[in-house]
Amino acid sequence: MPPEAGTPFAELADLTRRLEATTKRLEKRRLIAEFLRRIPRDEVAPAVLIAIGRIFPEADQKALNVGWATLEKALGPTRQARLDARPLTILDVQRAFEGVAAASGSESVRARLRLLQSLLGQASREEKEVLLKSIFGEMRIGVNEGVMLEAIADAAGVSPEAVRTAHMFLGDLGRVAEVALSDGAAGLAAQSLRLLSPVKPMMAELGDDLDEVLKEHGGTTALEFKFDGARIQIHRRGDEVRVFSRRLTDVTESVPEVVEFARTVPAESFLLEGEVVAVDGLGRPRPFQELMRRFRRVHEIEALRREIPLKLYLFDLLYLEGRSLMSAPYRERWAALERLVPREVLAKRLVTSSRERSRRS
DNA sequence: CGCGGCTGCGCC
DNA sequence: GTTCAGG
DNA sequence: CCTGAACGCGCAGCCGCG
Repeated sequence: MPPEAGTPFAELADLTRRLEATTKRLEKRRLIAEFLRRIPRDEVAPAVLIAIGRIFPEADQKALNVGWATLEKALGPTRQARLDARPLTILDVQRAFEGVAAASGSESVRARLRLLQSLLGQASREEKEVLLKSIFGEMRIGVNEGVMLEAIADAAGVSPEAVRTAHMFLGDLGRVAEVALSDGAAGLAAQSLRLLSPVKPMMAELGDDLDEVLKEHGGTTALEFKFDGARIQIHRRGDEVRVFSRRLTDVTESVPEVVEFARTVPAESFLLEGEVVAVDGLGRPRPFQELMRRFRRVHEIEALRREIPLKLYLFDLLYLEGRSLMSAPYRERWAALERLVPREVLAKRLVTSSRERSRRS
């Protein structure tokens, strides 16, 4: 028997074609689950990511730095079909992407181009199409995190809930799939909050009116102002502080005042959630785009810090001194937060029951 | 060597 | 983040 | 009822030109 060369990328391409061909959710799940079960374990993660149009996991700060213009050049004047008889494999593709992402500094544009040309040069027409869609993050095959998550559960014979929870902590569906298939429910259950690594945030849901919300929450609910800012999570362990955006990007360097604040919090380790807002000299809120000028900045942070100060509002505490509060009731987390930080950083807030909707708490 | 342009990317 | 269409 | 898809703007970094 010849040495195992790995699953041809063409098979993954074929899977995406079949996923696109059906609109049935259950059918998609079945197709993906079968595929994941059948391929070698080390191909599971890249296959999952590529199928949902991601090159790298969300919690991974790597990026391809490739878009339309570069791809167009890489596709170039129709390159000749590959001479090599060996088919492109899933792992080949993963390695190529890693190489592209690793390119930086001068000549990096050319390096990326070369790698892409080589990759696309080895790809058949169908494979090219999948590669392009994956690079743009737009697979359009009706499979996104949701369906993939359920498919992973199917493949591993575990509950979608278990997969979802592990995903929250890992921020990497590929890795989640790997764990699920290798170690099943126990492996997933072993995943927990890792301080200094980003956690997938819980999202707010829209309600039509307050009465509906109250009903949903059993008569009492908590209200917060909604700021036109950016949601962040603040991790601290000892002297180390990391700040992540909603999409799990590390923005620590851009928000020194948040880091400074975190160091003043009287605890050794914690995970806070909040919103940063751009303000003017008088502390009045500025438009969102002003905030953006701060957010992705790497140079002259100190200068801009004076021009556009940030104001921090906290609304949740997920971890404190070695203990995860994620399964604790909101009421309890809020109480712990109130004890931990000064009142000024708490988003002014109304705890409301029934008709007392305008009374401040 | 500096500056403007192009390209990619991330937030609401 | 919000809205919309489609299953 | 749910999920997937669509929508725009400013900054950073490299490239290329003068």
